Amino acid sequence: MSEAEHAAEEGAKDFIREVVREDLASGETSTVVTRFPPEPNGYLHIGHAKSMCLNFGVGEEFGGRCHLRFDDTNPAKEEHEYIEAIQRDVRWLGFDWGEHLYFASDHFETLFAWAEHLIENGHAFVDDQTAEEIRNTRGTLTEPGQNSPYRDRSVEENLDLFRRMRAGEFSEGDRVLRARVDMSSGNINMRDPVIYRILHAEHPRTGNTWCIYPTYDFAHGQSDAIEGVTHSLCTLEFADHRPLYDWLIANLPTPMVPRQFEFSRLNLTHTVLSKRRLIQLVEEGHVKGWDDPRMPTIGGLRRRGFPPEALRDFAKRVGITKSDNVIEVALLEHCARELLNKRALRRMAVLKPLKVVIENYPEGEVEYLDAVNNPEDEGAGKRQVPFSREIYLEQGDFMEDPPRKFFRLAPGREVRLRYAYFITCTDVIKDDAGNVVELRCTYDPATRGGDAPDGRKVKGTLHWVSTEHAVDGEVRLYNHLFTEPEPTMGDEFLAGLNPESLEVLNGCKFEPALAEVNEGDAVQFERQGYFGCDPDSGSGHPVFNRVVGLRDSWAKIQAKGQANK
RNA sequence: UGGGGAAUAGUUUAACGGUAGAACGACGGGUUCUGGCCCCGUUAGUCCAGGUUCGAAUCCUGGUUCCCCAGCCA
Repeated sequence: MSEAEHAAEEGAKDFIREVVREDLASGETSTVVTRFPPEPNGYLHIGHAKSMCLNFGVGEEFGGRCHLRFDDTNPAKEEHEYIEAIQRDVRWLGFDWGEHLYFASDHFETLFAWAEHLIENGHAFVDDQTAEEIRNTRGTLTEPGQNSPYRDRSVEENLDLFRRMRAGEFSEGDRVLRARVDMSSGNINMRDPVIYRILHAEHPRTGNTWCIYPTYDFAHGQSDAIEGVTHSLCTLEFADHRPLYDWLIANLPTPMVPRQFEFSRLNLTHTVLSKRRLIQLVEEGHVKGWDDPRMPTIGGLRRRGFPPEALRDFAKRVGITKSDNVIEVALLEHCARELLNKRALRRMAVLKPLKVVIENYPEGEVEYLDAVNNPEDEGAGKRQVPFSREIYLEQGDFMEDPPRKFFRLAPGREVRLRYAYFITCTDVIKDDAGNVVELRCTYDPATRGGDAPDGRKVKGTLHWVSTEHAVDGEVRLYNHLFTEPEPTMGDEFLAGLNPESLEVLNGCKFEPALAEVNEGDAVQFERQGYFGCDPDSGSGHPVFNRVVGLRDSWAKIQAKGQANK
């Protein structure tokens, strides 16, 4: 079975793949070519991940290809730094454009010739009006626009003026090239749209070769045609541009006819995805940068510890339609948990340590106890964890006066130390302020490994770290960037920032094996969540980011208790 | 009385004239050396009104609501 046939039988079934399948079957096209077209003026975010999964996914599933093309038509806003960062992000997500890396700027010469072609056929004219005059004569949503007084210039004059625009004879804003379509169209994009403007700016790739640049409308579809893109997939807000896209292609000597299809963009709860607002968060210092783990950017998610596979799974589950949507972040979190449950090695880490002395355990003795690396994956093997007389437990795992349903440690109560022994709390030591600062316990030597030969059961199993063997480090806990599921639009959206989106914990105690975690590999801190190693880690001082917590039914019980009070 | 797009459980999404199904979430239970994972169950939906049809989420007519568009941004 060919790849195309395979996709036809088992592939995802959104309306775009349906179109592709039909086009292949009908002979409309013999091979499918898509493209992912970022503008190099910002970083990629999870919404782009949806687009990449669609474009690269379709290319691959139907035995075609997907290009990476930078829409670099506005030198005033674009920077080289973004070109590098975007390529890194696309690769990290797992996509490969092969030889097919393009820039709209690669096509500038052809675009210029095509603009002349339009002029020669009476389909474009040089307009001397100012930007304001053009705006004032564009009409409104309900009223038609008025023709420019320069609309009927001769071909010769237009050609001459356009070439002089290129030659740099004019200042920015003096003149533009406009397509000559229909000033009375209900679709504002058809009201003689500007297709070339003068910009005396240095372009990241073409330098000072050009001082006129095509607009999106005169670059995107044209680049598609030059590169042989068959299915140009974009978001819904471009649907209004499709008539112009088609009109330009129809009036240009293109080697083929690409077609545009639109799908709805991704929205996520508890965050923002508009480029403008993301920039604001970074520039005003509400987050620490584009790769702050609270950011929905690809870089942020990567640093947070999300595996690329989880993002791709998320994109698959979200689907492709034309309806507006807001996806709950809970789905993203689920994708990370599901993947990491299968893959992440289990480790013990005490985030908020409470010292515990096991009084009947021999002083100076150290035992190495077997611990399973991943109960979901036998192949992950085992490790040995050092145990000794003094250990750390999680502060939250002890309560002096526990409520019902609290199954952890309390005075006189016996619990299991995971992979170690049963211990019983015999004494509580407090400071002058009444805070619990240390526990005294006894252990049952017969329960070595974690099981009682007499068959007695305990209700709780706690993680722990041996004091003397503990590696000290930092843990960063993340919560939703915005408190409300749907932050308000407008500039006041900053008021919705969650003041508790980041909690930094110092003096965390890690089991020795955690000193060897590689950046990018997420581990599970038993009973707590999945954590990724942050690049801020120094030798002997690991820093971990919480990707997502484990589902926590105890927290739910507690929350309910609070609500009932 | 501008143009374009969309409406199915709380959230996403399937069903292409023939039993409205899934995932996430929520809730309850089982299991458990992670209050995790896993398993079982409960909850809950076709925007409205007509029409066509043996039969409508799907086709037709008329409404309603929401989103996008008036950059020399993409």
